[in-house]
Parts: sequence; C-alpha cells; structure tokens
Amino acid sequence: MSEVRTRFAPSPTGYLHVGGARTALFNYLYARAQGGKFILRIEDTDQERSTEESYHQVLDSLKWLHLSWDEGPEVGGAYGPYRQSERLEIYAKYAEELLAQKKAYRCFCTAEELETKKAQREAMGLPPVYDGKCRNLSEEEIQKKISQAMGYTIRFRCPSGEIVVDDIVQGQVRFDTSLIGDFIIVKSDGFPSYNYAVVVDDHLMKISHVIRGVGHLSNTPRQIMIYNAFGWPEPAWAHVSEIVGSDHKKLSKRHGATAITAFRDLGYQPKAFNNYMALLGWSPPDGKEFMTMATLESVFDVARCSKSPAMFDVFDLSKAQDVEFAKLNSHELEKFLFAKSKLNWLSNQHIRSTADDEYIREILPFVKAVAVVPADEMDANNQRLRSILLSLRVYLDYYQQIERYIGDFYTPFEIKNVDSSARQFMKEDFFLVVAETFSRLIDIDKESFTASQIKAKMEETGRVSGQKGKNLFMSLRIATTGKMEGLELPVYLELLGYDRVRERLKTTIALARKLRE
RNA sequence: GUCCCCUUCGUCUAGCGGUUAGGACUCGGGAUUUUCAUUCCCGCAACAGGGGUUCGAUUCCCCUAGGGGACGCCA
Repeated sequence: MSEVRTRFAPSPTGYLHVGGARTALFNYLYARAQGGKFILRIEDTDQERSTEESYHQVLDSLKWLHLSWDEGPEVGGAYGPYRQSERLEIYAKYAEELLAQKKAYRCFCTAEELETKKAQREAMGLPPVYDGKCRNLSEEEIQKKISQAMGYTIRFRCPSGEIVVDDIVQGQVRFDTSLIGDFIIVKSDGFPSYNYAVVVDDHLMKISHVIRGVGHLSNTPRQIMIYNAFGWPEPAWAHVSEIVGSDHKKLSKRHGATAITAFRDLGYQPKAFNNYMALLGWSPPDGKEFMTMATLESVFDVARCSKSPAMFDVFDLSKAQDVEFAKLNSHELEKFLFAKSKLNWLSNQHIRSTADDEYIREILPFVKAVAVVPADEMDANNQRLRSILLSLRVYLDYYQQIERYIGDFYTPFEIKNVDSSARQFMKEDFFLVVAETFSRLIDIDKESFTASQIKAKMEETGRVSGQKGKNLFMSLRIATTGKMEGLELPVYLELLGYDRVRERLKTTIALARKLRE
C-alpha cells in the first residue's frame, strides 16, 4: 500500500480556533498512526482576507500544540512550494489543459450580472446555479472579448449525472450535479478558486487522505469532477463532524471560538488540550480517555469518528452574551471557564503526571507573572519554591491557577484576611492551643523544622493540652494560614519555614491579648 | 427555498438485530485523610416521536419534529 499522506490546509484569514485545530490534530494523528506524513499547506488565494499576521498566528498555534509537519512552510519538502500564492503558474498550467480539452471555458459575465441572475432564479424557486450563458461561446467571440480587455473567469464544465462521495466517516453520499452547475475554478484576478486549487495541490502533493470538517462535504463532488477531468485518482475522504459551543451553535467568534493561543496563555499543556480535542468526535477503542500523545499517535483512527457534532463544553456561554472571546485576556477569559469541565479534569491528570523538572519549567513563567515571589528566589533551582510548587500541583487544572495558591507562601499573614468561617473557630480553647503549640514549635531547631518534627510537636501539644483532632489541627491551621483548608498542615508549615510560622503565631497571639483586654 | 448530514444519561461517547444499554466528566452519598484536594467504593441519569421490516429493534427502512451544514470571483 502506498504511503499515507495527510494535510492540514488552513487559510490565513484569522486565528486558529478549536475547530481548525482539531482538524489539524486528526490529520496529524492519523498520519502518525499510519506511519505516514503530515503536510501543512497554506491556502492564501483570497487576496483580500489573507494576512501575514494570521499566517504567523496559525503556525504559532500549531507549534504550540506540537503538531509538527513533515512538509510545509519553514521545513520545505519535495512537493513545494506550500503556499498557494506561490503556486500560481501551476494552477494556470493545469487550467490551460482543461481549457484546451473544453472541460473548462472562459466566462465573461460580471459579478453584478451574476448576482442579479441568482436573485431571479431564487425568486422563481430554482436552484441558484450558473445559467451557462458563456458555455458555448465561439472561439471568435472569446477572442473578441479578450481583445476588448474584458475580464473573465474560468468555469468548469459540469457534466450531468450523479457523483458519489465514498467517505470513511459519512459513508456513501450522493449528489446530483445538475444542482451544482458550472463553477468557477479561476477567478478574474487570475487566482484559483478553492475547489480547483485543492484538487491540483492534493494531487501534486500526493495526498492520500483528505480529513476535514463536514462543511466541506458538499464541495467534494466538485472536486471529484475535477479529479475525473484530469484522470487523476481520488484521495480517500474523511469528513468529520463540526464542533459546536455550549449553546449548540457552531463555534463562532462570540460563541467560544477562542484562539488556540488563549489556552496556551491560561497555562493548559498542549498534550492535555490535544487529549481533550481528540475526544471531540472520536473515542479510543479501549475507552481509556486519559492519553499521552504517544498513545494518541498510535491508536487514532478516523474510521472511529462520529458523524454527530461534538460540543466544546468548556465555556459557560450563558454568562457571555455578546462577549467577543477573542478580545479577552487570559484573566478575563478565566471567568467563563466551567471549573469542572472535562478539559480541566484531563488537564489536572496531565499536570500531575508530568515529570517534576518539566512541570517546574512549565509553571515558572506563570509564577513569575503573579509577582509575589522575590526575584532572588524566582529560580527553578530554589529548593523552597520547588517544594511549594510540587506540593501544589495536585490543585492545578491549568498553570494560571497557581496565582490562587502561591501568595500564601510569600505574602505577610494578616489577621484581617481570616476567612469568616475560620473566625468562628477563634474563641476560648483556640488561643490556648495556639499558645501551647507555639511554645513547642519554636523549640525546634531552625534547621530541623521539618514536617515530621512539626507533627511530633503538635502531637505533644495534643497530649499535654488534652486537645485533639480537628480542634487541635484546625486551630493551628487558622492561626497560621487564616483558612480552613489547604495542604497537610505539617507540610504546609515546613514550606512556610520557621521564621514565618513564628511570626504568624505571634501575630495571632497578639490578637488574643487584644481581645482579652 | 433546494440539497446533504445529524439526534443514546446534563456533557463527551461505546454500541454496529438478542446487552440488567457500557465507560468517562459532572452531580449525590460513603470510606480514607486533622481540613481542602487526591484516592477508593456506591448511586442518580439516556436510546427525540410515530409508523413499518423482523420471532426480536437503540441498531435496518419511511415519515414527523428539532439541530447542523452547503448552495460565492470565501476557504
């Protein structure tokens, strides 16, 4: 069997969002699973909307997701160039061929003319197809119009009949070509139209499998007709379902179609995000949904893709009436995230299974952004910072969440910040327990202020004071953190360090005196 | 308007004529944990509706409803 070659062919007319990214992912995974090649091609034939900025954004997003392409921009390959705007001569050459064989013809109708005719046909309840006015112009008429400098497009002469798309995901879908009509393959600016350029490129680039959104299904008969006209073999088709937002509407700018880079900025790991996207419309044969990239790259198969649309259920869109997600920064965006989404669950699993050094390296920029850690301690090798981050990872769904926890370890403790529920604990025995523990804790050598030592002292306090369990531990927890939840207390205190613990306890005891007066 | 596609727990889905309709996330309960989180148990929860075909339909066919997509000198 010949080599599997898939491609992702974005048009650089905006940022890459989840829909496109998942298509890229599926193509990438399928190529990897089949031991084939993944090709990136830029479809920038729309001169008005394509931008260089968007081109770079798309590439950046793909790079962040680690969807590396074997051929394409920046890496080259044997079938380049890989930007359609650089392949104009190729399209022109093949268009000439079709023209010579009368499989295509020049059309001199103007855009306005066509618009009027289309409106008329619609009003009459006819399908809005081209009426074929220029279909049979004589050679003389054509030459005359060209010499008059009339602009023209090139239309494909659409044969009548039925076209069957044999699709890996959709099955066999039939189309009546009379509903299609002679469509344009070369625009009046000389640029190829989408349906024509894809075919030429996919053929020349030896693409074996076309995996794309089901929105392209109705384009496929047009493309098949072009393959037939050239006598080229069709690739295998796989049209996967679209992705909708939590309001069941197709993802759009105001419906959660966030740029992929937003997830990078929030601190999701690419492997976690890929894992989640892979589950949108596809499921692994063994049902195990938490997967590494290596697993995905070996088990993915388009044949297991679902036809029904999948919901990208990550944002609470009910809170986001008319909010343009693309314009939000990562902190604003965070407010719209469902805290308990499957993405977050998967992401937490991935963070916890990341190697320590890798985890520290990845999270450090986010820690730095919070700006509470002193500059001289902002270092991957700082033992205390490292221990703190390692202890906190179990709480994190994405790295930006570190800002909720990191401050406790670096900013001064203030009694006014004590949670209201914790305040209820601050009475009678509370201060006695705190004072008892304090006297024992400061007994420990500064150097051996470790979790096990601390625990021993606390137990000792319990024996002497008669306090135990919740009363004992919670009192101390509140006196040192002002909160009723958090890391295991001895560990927390060790991470806080001798000096801070001492200081915080003194603060609390001072408060006790003040209250007694 | 025309054509095409879709419809299984709230969500992602498994299923490919005979299953107590399975799993995952969420949610509820319990155990472990000095607290939260974790972990581990248990539980709630679905075949859009109506006709066929069949000994038997979630599965095959038709209709209805709902949803999506396509009908461009956009891709």
